[in-house]
Amino acid sequence: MYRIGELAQRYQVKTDTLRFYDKHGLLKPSSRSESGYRIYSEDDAQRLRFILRAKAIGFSLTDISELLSIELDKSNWACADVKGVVDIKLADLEAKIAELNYFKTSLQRLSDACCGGPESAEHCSILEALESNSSAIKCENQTHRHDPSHYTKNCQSKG
Amino acid sequence: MYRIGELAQRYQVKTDTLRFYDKHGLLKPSSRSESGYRIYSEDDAQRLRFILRAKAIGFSLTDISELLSIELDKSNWACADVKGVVDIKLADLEAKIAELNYFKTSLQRLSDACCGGPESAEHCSILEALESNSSAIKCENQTHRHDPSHYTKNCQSKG
DNA sequence: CTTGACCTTAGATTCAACTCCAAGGTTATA
DNA sequence: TATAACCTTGGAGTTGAATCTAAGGTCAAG
Ligand SMILES: [Zn+2]
Ligand SMILES: [Zn+2]
Ligand SMILES: [Zn+2]
Ligand SMILES: [Zn+2]
Repeated sequence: MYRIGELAQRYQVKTDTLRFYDKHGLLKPSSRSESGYRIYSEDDAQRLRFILRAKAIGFSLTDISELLSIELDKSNWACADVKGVVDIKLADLEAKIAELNYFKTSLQRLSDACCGGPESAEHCSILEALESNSSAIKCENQTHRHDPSHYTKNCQSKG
Repeated sequence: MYRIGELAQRYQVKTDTLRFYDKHGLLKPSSRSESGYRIYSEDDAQRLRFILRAKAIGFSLTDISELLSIELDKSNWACADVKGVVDIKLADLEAKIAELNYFKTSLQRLSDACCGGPESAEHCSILEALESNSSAIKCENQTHRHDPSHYTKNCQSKG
């Protein structure tokens, strides 16, 4: 039996977080002391471990609520239900990663075209790319010539 | 010269969004009509295009403010400043992608171990992984045997 | 009997980037 | 002149996951 502060310290979370989980139904302490203090049992601690593990894997608290409700009543759920939660998450994640990779490629192209030196940004290829409609990026060493050691290899090859 | 609705329609944004950009200093219309309507010039439209392009590449509005203030006063900034903004974003993005890939791997391992069938979740390997402390995932076809066509190749190989 | 560490609650705040609302003013058309 | 389609403003709401605050109750030690 733990009080909130003990459980928090044991699992490296804030007491605020445990109160938040209580309020939102993820983890209600199984009892209260006479004076109203939350008292967490070993089962509660196990449930907290479940929550923290699921969080570490990338589930949202909403997902975790769903998993916990299945967990509490396993025999009335099928593998399909559980795997469904995971697979939806996986698909979201893949979409998110694809989007970020797209951003990354775009930014990488911008970065490669800029010398990054102390020269005036008047002809900076990054700003020019953002000003213009075209998706082509002009390498700076055409418009804005200086020590080629500044440029990354990607861009040097064109100059 | 465009009124807010025209500009919004031309660039497929909501009028609310343009008002938001005005309020937050990203895009202030260069004039107002007598009755107080926002009037956007061609330069304003160009600035909006800059904002939208930067957004599409993955910059936050805060980043964009910074880029715009450089853009407005290019000669007093260096390529290093501009490239700095891009490279910081790139580093953030890489960290984020790495984190999401870690989540993805974890979820993929969970998903692979579960049959996803209509069988009771009582011995579902996903739930078991979340209950247990170990990071190892037991494939279901050891505890919970049924039509092996359910399993993915990753998991079948162990059964 | 008081200090200090702990606990309680409801409710406000944070971040981003909008999005929506109410209540009212303007303008073009029928 | 009325109707609809615009526009204005300030301010509230959204999502997620906390984090923080204020005002107060509890408990063990000295
Ligand atoms: Zn340069
Ligand atoms: Zn540059
Ligand atoms: Zn199964
Ligand atoms: Zn399963």
